[in-house]
Formats: sequence, C-alpha cells, structure tokens
Amino acid sequence: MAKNVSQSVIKRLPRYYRFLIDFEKNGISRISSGGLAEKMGLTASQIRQDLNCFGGFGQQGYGYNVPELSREIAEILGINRRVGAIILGAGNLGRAISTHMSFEKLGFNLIGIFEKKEAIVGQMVNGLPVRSISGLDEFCRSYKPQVAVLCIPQDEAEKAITQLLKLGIKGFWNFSHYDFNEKFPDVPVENVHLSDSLMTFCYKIKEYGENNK
Amino acid sequence: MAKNVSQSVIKRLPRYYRFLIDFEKNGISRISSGGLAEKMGLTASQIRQDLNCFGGFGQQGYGYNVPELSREIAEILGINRRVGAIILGAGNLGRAISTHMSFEKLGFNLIGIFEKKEAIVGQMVNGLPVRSISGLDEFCRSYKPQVAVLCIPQDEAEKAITQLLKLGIKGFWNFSHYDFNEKFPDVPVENVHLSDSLMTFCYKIKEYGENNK
DNA sequence: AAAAAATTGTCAAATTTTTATCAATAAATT
DNA sequence: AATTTATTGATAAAAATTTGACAATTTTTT
Repeated sequence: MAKNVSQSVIKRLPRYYRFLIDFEKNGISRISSGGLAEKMGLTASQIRQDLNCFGGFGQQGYGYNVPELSREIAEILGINRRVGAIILGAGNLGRAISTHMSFEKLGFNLIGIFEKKEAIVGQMVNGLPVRSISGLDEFCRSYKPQVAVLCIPQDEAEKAITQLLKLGIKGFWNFSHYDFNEKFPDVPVENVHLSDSLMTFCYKIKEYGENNK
Repeated sequence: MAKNVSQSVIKRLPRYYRFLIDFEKNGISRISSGGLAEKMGLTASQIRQDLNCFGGFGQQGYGYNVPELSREIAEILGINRRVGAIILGAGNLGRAISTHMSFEKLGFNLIGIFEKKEAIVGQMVNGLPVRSISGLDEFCRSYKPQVAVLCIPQDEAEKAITQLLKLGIKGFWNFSHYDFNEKFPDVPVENVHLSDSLMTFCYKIKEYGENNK
C-alpha cells in the first residue's frame, strides 16, 4: 500500500489529522488540497503528494472528504489501537503527562505509573495509583505493557531502559535528556526534548529581534 | 558571520550543545567531528558543515575544543541572555513546565505564572505565586515580559495571543493545540505539540511491529 | 627534524525533498 | 446535454540537504 514514505511525510501526518478533526468538529465535510494548504501554510502540491504516499483519497473536481480522510490518517498512524503503556517517573512532568495527554484517543492505554521515591508511591494520579519501581518486574510480567514513557532523570535512564527492554517493552516516549543513539540505536523511540525546543525558541526570538530592530 | 543557515541546521544545534555539555561534565575537552558523529549517529561531514555555518571553530589535526565549541553554540542560540517570560495556564502542564524547565540556563527568566481559575490563584509554583489572569495587563506593563509560554486550552489561545501581542509579547512557546499559522503567520512561535509527538510515536511502534513480526 | 597520522574546511556530487505543471476527470453551471 | 470550472494524481523540474572527496594544515610519532 504505502510507497516509500519519508520521515518528513510521517512528521506532517499528525498535523494533518489535527486540522481534519478540527474541520469535522466545525461541520466541514469537504476540503481541497488548496484549501487545506492555505489553512496550514503549506503548498497544495505537498499535501497531495504526501497523501498519495498512502493512496488516492481524493476525487478530481471535488477534493477530499474530511471524515474519510481523517479516518484514513488515523488508520495510517495506528491511533485506533490500544497499546499498553506505562509511565516511569511520577514527578511534576510524569504526573502532568499522565493527566494531560489523551492516551486513549491516540493509540495507547495507560495502565501504570511508577516512581522511585517512596514518598510519592500510593498517590492517585489520573485514577491510577503510583506504584513503587520495585514492583515493575512483576507488573510487566502480569500486564505486558508494550511501551514506556520516560519521565525520569537522565542518569537513571540507561538502567531503566535496559530493564524495560528485558521486560518486553518495545518502544519509548522519551522525555528524559538521555540520548538513545549511542547505546540503543535500534530501539524505537520518540524524543520530546523540551530543553532542545526551548533553545530553538531562544534562537528564534533572538533572530526575530535582530531582523526587527 | 553566519552564512545562510537553514532550519535543519538550527534544529540540530541544541542537540550538539547537549552532547558538548555532557562531554564537559565528563572532563572531555577535545572532540573530532568523527568522534562526535559516532556518538550522535550523524556523519562527520554534516557536523563539520553545520558548524561551519557559524565559523571555523575547529583546528586541523586536532578537532574541536569542547568548552570553546559549547560556548560558541550557546552564543549562537542566545541562551546566555535572560529574556523575560511568563506562563499562561497553571494547570498540570503549566506547573510541570515551570518547575521542570531550567529557564535560567536556557536564555529566559521566568517572572510570572497566570491562571484563569481563581481556585488555583495564589498557590506557589516554583517560588512564584500563581496570579489571576485579570492582572495580566498591569503586570506586563510593569515588568515587560518578552515571551509567553502557552499552557492553556486551544479555545482560549486566540484571545490570549491577541491580548499578549498588544502587551508587547514577542514570541510564544506553544504547548496548546492552537495553530498560529492561520491568524498569526508571522509571530515567532515554537510549538510543542505533544499530541503530534504521541501520534508519531504510535506510528513508529506500529511500523516497528510490522517489520519485526 | 623529518615523516606519518589526524583532522578540518571547502567544494562538488549525490540524494532527498519540495514545488510546478498538466492531462484526466468529476462537479457545477448554463 | 453541453460547457465551464475545479481539482486530483502523476510526472518532471527545482531547490534544499546530505554525503563524499581532498588539499591544506596541525599534531603526533619516530
């Protein structure tokens, strides 16, 4: 089905999906590549070519059917599944992620939150009890989560990743500063390096300031 | 000084910086493009070309001096400044960002946190009092923050952005689902679309699963 | 001090990504 | 029912990005 799909295309899919869901909510049932391009600040050509990696979802003279296209993209991304997920680290960030993210709408099923600091263990977060990291092995053997969200400090990451891989974890949504590349180059990981983003923001602000003196 | 620097290069700079700071911490004072490439999973050629956009920081036969190079990149990114920043939204995410991020090490000075829900107003977060959104105008006129971190719901974003722009805010670190493109195409914004990232992660897991049956 | 090894910065080639073009076809209009 | 308009999917062209190659130069070794 899918042609040779580049990472650039994949990275754009969630944004397409976001816009399409928004259209659906607003009762817009039809959109042309040109119309979408204008809203998104892209070229119509790029949108058509992106979508065509996965199939001809449009119709000449008409455009794209919004609900149909959003369904197709959801299918491509795989967000209609329920992949078991656990969070490691119930600090500020871990708790915020667990309450803030709609895991269930985005392909996952959050089934456990683990924390090293015993003081936090037992607290309820988003309807789930914070569990002691000491029970991680047993929990994983029982409930077989497939992915882990890393909200732990950088220096605890390597040990945790090694342990989790042994327990059958297949991928990581990584909020830690740890870089998988060196030791785990082939493990599926999606990084959210907030510090990198903040630095990029810093550069943008500086650049904007310099160009608008 | 800087040649025509592409966005691709800029996006890689924070990661270079992260690795260099790590080297410094570990007492590594010298690194070649080849050595760095191996650690980072890039090509030596790319690293040399990236750095050369900003100047010849290396030395033939020797490589790059780690502290010097990290200083240079910090300078390029502008993280040695202290740009005044406020956070809008003291929900789970806003509070997590304010406590979790080292704003001071990354070019910013967090001076205020604002929240609509009066129940939260007055709480202390990371040494700062959560202020009522009703005092935003006055605060901005007094303290002149230059950037805002948006941790508010999508449907409150547009109004807030309009207000903040009038108050002199120059850029946004945007955690909301709101997309600036349509209404504010020229405003400096760095998006952290966590949902997009989670969807991308979902795709990666699915793809990995399909290739490793 | 000379020779060998290491490594950069630059230029050119290769590859990837984006954009433009256009025939084909469906929808809308007359 | 015929004509015009809109719009896709595909192909080709253009632009951007990445990689390879190598002279120049410094460091290290002998």
